[in-house]
Amino acid sequence: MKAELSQKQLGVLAGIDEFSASSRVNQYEVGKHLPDLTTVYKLAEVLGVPAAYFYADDDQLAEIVALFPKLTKRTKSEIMKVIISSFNQ
Amino acid sequence: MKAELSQKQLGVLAGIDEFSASSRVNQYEVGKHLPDLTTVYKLAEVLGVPAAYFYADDDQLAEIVALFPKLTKRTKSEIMKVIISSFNQ
DNA sequence: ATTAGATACTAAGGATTCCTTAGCATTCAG
DNA sequence: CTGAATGCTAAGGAATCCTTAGTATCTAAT
Repeated sequence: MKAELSQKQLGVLAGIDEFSASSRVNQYEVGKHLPDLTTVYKLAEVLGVPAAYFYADDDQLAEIVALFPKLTKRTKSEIMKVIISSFNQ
Repeated sequence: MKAELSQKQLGVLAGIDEFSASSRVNQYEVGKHLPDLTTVYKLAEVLGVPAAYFYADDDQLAEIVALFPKLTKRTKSEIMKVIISSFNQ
């Protein structure tokens, strides 16, 4: 079971033309260029994380953001409850 | 107590030259242009939210991200615990 | 060992987007 | 009424990205 994705494959899945996908995704990964917003959202969708994940520098926040889509409504509500009650102390 | 911030003031606080701050921030607010990454992080800092907040489309996620910097370590840990245990069910 | 294909990566310039400047309209305090 | 502040926009120069072409490395199959 191979779960790896080449740079080109990732780009193509995100809707980038197959002839520039490899180059562009590589330029993003090595930090040469930044993707436009539309591409950011598509890459996030392919990778199964919210786009916000790419901008979450704090490790703990990044983890929460990454896992968020996999949480049930119940768990999300529970998190909100934890936050709210922490302010009411 | 006036807590409002003009577009120009916001830009200047984010380090934009005073002569272009008004125009640039307005262009960002009306969606004409997008700020570069550096400016995104500076604007986030001025507004007191993580940069990820700007990319959190889901309302509940956006709220969690926005409040995150105001949480205590204890509350952050509690959130992680809620998430982890939801996966162990 | 050699080949063919996939992969990671890069330079360069055309294409695109942003930033700066100049300016207009409106509001509001003095 | 006036001057300053604010929100907003057009246009072009400035900056960044996207596309193309290409190199180098690795691996699997011959």
